[in-house]
Amino acid sequence: MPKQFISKNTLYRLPLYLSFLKCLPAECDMISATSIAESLNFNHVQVRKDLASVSDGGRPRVGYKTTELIADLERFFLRKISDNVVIVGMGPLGYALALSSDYKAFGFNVVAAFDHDERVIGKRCGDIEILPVSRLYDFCNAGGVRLGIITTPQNAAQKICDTLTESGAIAIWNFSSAKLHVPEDVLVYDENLTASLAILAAHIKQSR
Amino acid sequence: MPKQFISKNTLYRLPLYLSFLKCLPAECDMISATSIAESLNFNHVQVRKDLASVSDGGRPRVGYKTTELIADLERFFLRKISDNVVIVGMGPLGYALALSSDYKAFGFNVVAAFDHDERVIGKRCGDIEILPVSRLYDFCNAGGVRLGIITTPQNAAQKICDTLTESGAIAIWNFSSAKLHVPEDVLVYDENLTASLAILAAHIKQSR
DNA sequence: TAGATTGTTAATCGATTAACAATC
DNA sequence: TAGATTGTTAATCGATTAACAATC
Repeated sequence: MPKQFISKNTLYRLPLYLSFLKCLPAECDMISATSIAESLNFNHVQVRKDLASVSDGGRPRVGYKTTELIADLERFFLRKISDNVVIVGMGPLGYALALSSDYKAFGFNVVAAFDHDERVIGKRCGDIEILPVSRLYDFCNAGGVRLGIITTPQNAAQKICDTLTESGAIAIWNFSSAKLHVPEDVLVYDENLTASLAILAAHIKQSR
Repeated sequence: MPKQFISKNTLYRLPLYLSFLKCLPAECDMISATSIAESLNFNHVQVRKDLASVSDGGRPRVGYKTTELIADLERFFLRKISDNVVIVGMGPLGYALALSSDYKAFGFNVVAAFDHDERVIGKRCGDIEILPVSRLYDFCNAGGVRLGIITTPQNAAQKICDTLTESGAIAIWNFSSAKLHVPEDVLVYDENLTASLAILAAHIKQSR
């Protein structure tokens, strides 16, 4: 079904189609690229190109079968087995992320959390245990952890990142404002909340 | 000091320069665009163009005075007075965001949180009180709230967003996975964590 | 002076959009 | 058949990068 190469911009839009389609009312059994484009404020040709990269279920005059398109998108993201995940930094944000129920839908399984604060080590957060950072390497190495979530302060992030990649992680979800340096095959996805606040501030400023 | 028009991509990079500069060791009193580019993995011409849009402190041979460049960047983001902020949706994520200390640096002041769950209404979160969503419009309208943070489920987000913009908000920080529709002068900054997970999943998949 | 850096003008690249032919 | 939709090929647009002149 899927096609050759997917550009970065397309890759970033695919999840938006998926979440849009998933919250469509049940009676929408067919959906056109045109109507998706309207709802998401995208160009309709762009939507068609994006969808063509993961699905060939589009039919002239009628569009896509909604369930089929959802299935095609999910197939694009899902692996055969789920991947283990750890969270490092158990402040309120790490805590919130540990309690999220979004992981399962994308084949992720949060298996442990880490912190260096004696007062939280040993406690539990939902189903998982909070372990000392000193055990991070061994745990990830033994447990085949593929994704590491970093919610530490900026100055601690690079070292944690190194430990994660050295122990086998190939993806990092970075909530610190540090610029992380990683081996070529590792993806760092930045969720830089401080930078977001700056952008929001700039908008408000120029709105007078 | 600043220049005419700033492109979206440039605007999104400016906060990254700021946080990079801010965590530089104190002995780095001068910094060149070339070295910033190397550290952040950007093209050096791009960095120079970006910085030129907020500062004219660059001097051939020596680069920028670090403190001056930081001040120029901060001047770009800061308003004369700070703006009021509310958070809607007091799950663990809303809670974490309410406790963050990042706001002040960008001239934001979190003044209240809202939820519809009777069990949390009336409680406090740090310095702020959790109020019922039914009071959202009146509170924001009277308090001149400019930024609204949405951490509700996807299906509740649009209605909350409408209430926020109708009561005077001109910026929305959206942590739900809903695509929000707003008046033209309102900025929605999406922090779509579900979409991020999907992108991370896709990377892991194609790494085999 | 030589060299490192700056900022600018021109070339390249890639992504978006427009035009169009094909299909049911 | 007419019309809505699809997917593709070509044109446009904007952003990145390369080349270069200016400066200390």
